[in-house]
Amino acid sequence: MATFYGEHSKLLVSVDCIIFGFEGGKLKLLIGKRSMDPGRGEWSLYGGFVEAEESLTDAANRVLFKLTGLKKLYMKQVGAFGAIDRDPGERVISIAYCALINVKDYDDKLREQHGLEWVNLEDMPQLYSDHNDMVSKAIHLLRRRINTEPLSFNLLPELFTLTQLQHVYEAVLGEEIDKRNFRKRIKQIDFIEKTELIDKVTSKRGAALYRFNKRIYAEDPSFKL
Amino acid sequence: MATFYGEHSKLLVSVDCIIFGFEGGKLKLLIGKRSMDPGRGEWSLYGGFVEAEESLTDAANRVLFKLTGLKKLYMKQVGAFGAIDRDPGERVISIAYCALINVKDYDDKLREQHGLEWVNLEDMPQLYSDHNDMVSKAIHLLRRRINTEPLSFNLLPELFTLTQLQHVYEAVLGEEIDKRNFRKRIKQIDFIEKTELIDKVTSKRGAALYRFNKRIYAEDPSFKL
DNA sequence: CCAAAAGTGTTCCGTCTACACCCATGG
DNA sequence: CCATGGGTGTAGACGGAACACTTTTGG
Repeated sequence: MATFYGEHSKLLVSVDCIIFGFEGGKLKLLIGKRSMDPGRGEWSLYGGFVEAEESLTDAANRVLFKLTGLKKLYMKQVGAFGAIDRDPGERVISIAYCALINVKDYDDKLREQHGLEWVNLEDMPQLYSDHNDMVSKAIHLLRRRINTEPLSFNLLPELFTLTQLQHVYEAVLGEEIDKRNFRKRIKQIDFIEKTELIDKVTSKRGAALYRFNKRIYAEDPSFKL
Repeated sequence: MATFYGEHSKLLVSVDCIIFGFEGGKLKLLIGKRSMDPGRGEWSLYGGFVEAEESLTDAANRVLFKLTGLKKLYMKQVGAFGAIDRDPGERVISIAYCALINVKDYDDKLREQHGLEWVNLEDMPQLYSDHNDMVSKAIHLLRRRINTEPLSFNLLPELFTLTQLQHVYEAVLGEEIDKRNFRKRIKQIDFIEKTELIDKVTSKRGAALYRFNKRIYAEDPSFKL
């Protein structure tokens, strides 16, 4: 490839992944302790460098696949972080990506293998470099968008109960929601589909299982919870 | 500086600036024709490369200052664009920044000097590389935020009439707004302050001039128009 | 005197909120 | 039989949308 812009600096570019899961009614984040210098032993998001022959999203997907074994997971760019000394090792521009996964789909061996932990968002420790900023920007993103984009389903199994869905909203928004009002609003949303199936795990009476219908959503992707 | 991460690719990183102005009731964008290869002569956003010793925001401010002569203008990151072949010249990661300026503050000589034009958003031509995507992402950002962040004042002189302010909202949102309802809502917002001054330029009767009061805003930065 | 923009309230309707009780079942 | 979570409706408050006429003054 020609070097049209040869006189300019080239910089290290990385992607950092903010991986949210949902379990026990809490939002959780997958983080690990850094295994290299500088910052060895500090809590950190998991990241990777962007190589010359891959796009930013490819790099983010590569890192996420390595960590979770999952392709095609829900992922959004959070933003670029570029302070000069943000990384104590070397000058690195980092693009933060946020992913939402269903903890049940996740192979726990991979977690151990990479030395990762699920931590409650409330108990977030101090993280390496500017990773706390990335996390807080990601949460703001989720809060702003959860009412107009179908984010929440990515944190749940394919079949879920309305109570589970409500708990996701409560965890993301950080506030309690009235059960009756919540269900009233859900009923108006066509792409949240009631199935004939009943979940008997979490309650004795049994709760109806629902499903996110992608096709119906695709026909009319506007909603407001 | 030590090279902790030496084995990884280094990439060109640029910032591209989406500069919005407001004039004649329309949102306008400042763009120019590329003066270098590849893409010489194509319409393009104005950008610059990020050098080793400057942060992303420093780079964006540097480019914006060069173009507008203005420091401290309103600027937001739109996002990072990183497809492999997004720039036909060479692999470049680009971070898009959106700036809002008051056209009256802007020195038109600088515009001519850089060969820039104000174009109506509605008549946007095809732009170089993925710059059209950047612009459309920036507009979505403005639309989402104009009701909860004090963006609009950046597009107006320090003193403005309510009709002008309404036109800004209409241009950004792309829809007409009822004058009485708009003014009712404005009255509830403490940091939009009526002055004693009267503008006689746009009307024979004269219109009251208003001002955005930063101090009052800082005390309570939550509002909803 | 008239064209042109500024300014001003009320009513209606739909949406959001608050709120409490019965149901089904496993243990 | 009782503890546990599932499921349901209504009334009142509030906020947003629709809507038309009077005022001022420069030309």
